[in-house]
Amino acid sequence: MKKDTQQLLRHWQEAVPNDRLAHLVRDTARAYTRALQARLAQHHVPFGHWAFLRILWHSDGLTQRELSVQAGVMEPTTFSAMKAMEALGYIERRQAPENKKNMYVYLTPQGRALQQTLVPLAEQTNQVSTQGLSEQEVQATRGVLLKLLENLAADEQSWASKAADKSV
Amino acid sequence: MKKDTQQLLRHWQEAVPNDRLAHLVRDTARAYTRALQARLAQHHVPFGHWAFLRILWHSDGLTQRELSVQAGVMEPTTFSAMKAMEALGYIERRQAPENKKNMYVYLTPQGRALQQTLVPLAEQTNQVSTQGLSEQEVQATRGVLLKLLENLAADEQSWASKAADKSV
DNA sequence: CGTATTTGCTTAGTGCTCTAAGATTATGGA
DNA sequence: TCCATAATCTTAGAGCACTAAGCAAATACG
Repeated sequence: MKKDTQQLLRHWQEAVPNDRLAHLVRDTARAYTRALQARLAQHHVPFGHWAFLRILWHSDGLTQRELSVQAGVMEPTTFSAMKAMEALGYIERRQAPENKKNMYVYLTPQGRALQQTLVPLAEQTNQVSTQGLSEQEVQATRGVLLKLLENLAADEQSWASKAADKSV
Repeated sequence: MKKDTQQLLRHWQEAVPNDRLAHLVRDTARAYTRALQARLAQHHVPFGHWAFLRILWHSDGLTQRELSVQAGVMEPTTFSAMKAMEALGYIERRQAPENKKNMYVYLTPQGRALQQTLVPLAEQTNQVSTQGLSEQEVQATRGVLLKLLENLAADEQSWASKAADKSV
């Protein structure tokens, strides 16, 4: 089964035409996801909760909207994750008296306690992935990825205006 | 709505701690997907078909298994895409007389004709994304991504053996 | 004020990916 | 040869992301 990943890898090493950066980025992202997912699964934490937990460990009491922005996902994604995490007892969702619209999300002690267990897993994943690479190479790559993200965000913006014209 | 991407971008530019390479790769992959998806949508081609079309343009008559490996996805993913693409008239699935197990996938003329329309969209996406980056930077990044993929594939292998031990 | 717009949460439905497990055909060894 | 194993396709079900659309609360403005 896992031979497939090896074959995929060989495919990349052999034939890398010019227009496949996007494809390579996507494959790498999937590999990262699988690596972390396997580790989180040992502690019965779904991968989809990871991103939100990390944000909440850093700053409690955000609204779902704020969580969505920081996680870089749409509200419904956040919403269903929050419902699941609430059911698991990792978070609580509370409304403040002065604003009945916003839902503020707070970690429970259990949710907070996961930090000790889970953060090392992520660090391990990142460390494994960068073996044999210099700090400088990684930094340079980070810069390029950021630039790609920047360009694509600008592109998305211009598409949004174009779509407004044609209403398609 | 699209302001969110801008906010996400700022978030990355501001605070980039050490352990977030995986996160950055994932965000970039999603941005790429969105960019290409928007373009393909103009021609009513689902993004999920893109990867398979590209493989088939290059080499027709593969089995679903071979398609899965080349696309880097599991068989069920390929299977449902093939069913959908067959319904759309982009491909045909045929069995060879000498092997009743394998399903060979062939492009229809319509499926092949999409190449002229769609390939430029991908090239445009990649070109947009790499604006302001030197060829050398992109090449270096490609090398690093490949190395990351390699490391993660190795990690996946060792996890597979570990899982075989504990049967969890 | 009071209405109109914006904001935020929620519901509903869809697409792409996965794992697990079934069914059928090929293959390889006793 | 014949049975056991492996390979391939298929089905079923779940997770995580999205869009579209509804509703309720907050804000802005005439």
